[in-house]
Amino acid sequence: MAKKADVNAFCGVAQALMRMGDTWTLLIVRDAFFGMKRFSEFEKSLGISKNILAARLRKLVDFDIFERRRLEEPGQRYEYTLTKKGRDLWVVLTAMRLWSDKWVFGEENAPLVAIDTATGKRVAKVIAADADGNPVDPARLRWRLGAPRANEE
Amino acid sequence: MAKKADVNAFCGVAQALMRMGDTWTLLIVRDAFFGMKRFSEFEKSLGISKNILAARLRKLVDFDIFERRRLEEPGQRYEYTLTKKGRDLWVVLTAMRLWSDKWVFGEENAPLVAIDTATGKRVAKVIAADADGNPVDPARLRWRLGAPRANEE
DNA sequence: CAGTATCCTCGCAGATACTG
DNA sequence: CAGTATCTGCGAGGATACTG
Repeated sequence: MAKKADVNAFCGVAQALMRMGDTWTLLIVRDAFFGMKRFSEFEKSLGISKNILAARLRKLVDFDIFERRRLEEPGQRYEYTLTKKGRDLWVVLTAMRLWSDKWVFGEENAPLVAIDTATGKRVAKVIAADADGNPVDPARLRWRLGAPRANEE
Repeated sequence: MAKKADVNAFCGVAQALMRMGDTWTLLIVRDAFFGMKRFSEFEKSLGISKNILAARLRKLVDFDIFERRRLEEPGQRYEYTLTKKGRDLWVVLTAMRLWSDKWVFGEENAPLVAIDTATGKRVAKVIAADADGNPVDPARLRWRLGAPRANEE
């Protein structure tokens, strides 16, 4: 793709792919939409090597899709959050997810995922417990299709 | 991604990426939306090697995104056309293009492309000539944003 | 024209060790 | 914790020659 950068210079699809068209980038962005912010969170969620993750995050910050902020904590603590430009990728992820819902899973079997709006974490059991087993008020649940995280068995 | 196929088995984004998350696949699909059908058309448009193109097309046919049909012509002539499943990728491409229009080009500078609805080919000059220099009835033009092809200078 | 067969290269990605 | 540094392999992708 690099060599053909010039000929694809005016193609929006090619331009988007040049920024996110590798194995990990869009999955990192997906996890960010799930509320992950820390290096170690992405690392654990995706099972990606540190060096690759570092390179992808650096690229995402360069592209102004992520923002890196130092935290007011002891030690080196950073967080990566989506910028407006990054949050606008929601439409791309959603388009992919809807396509898979229809053509990979089938509409009937499309995965259903519940997020606790207070913690931002996925609810492990549908009825009333969060990932730690603590009770969750069902009224606080927001429902969303698709995209479970990698480190959940 | 291959090793993590299991953990991402229920993520629509990951599933979509497993099918189209490489350098070329989505660009091939893009060209198909521009009316390209033949092996040689994709080859010339993208500047991709024959073996890679053959592998991608085979995969796309396996995934039921493309359909391969032998033509009633002398010699080995085939054409690859999008299936319903493939045409449904239009939304994904459009989401990417719109994102680039906004964040890469800027709304004001988003590329504008005209397609002759009769030939399916992009019009080289905006006023009244097709790629071969023949006059084109402006009434036959359909306008569309983005995605010029690679072999056009 | 539409591929297949081969060879080669480069960079992605994984694994591990080390650092502030 | 949040990386960097280093080594390694493997496969994507490129180039070329050949075939029905």
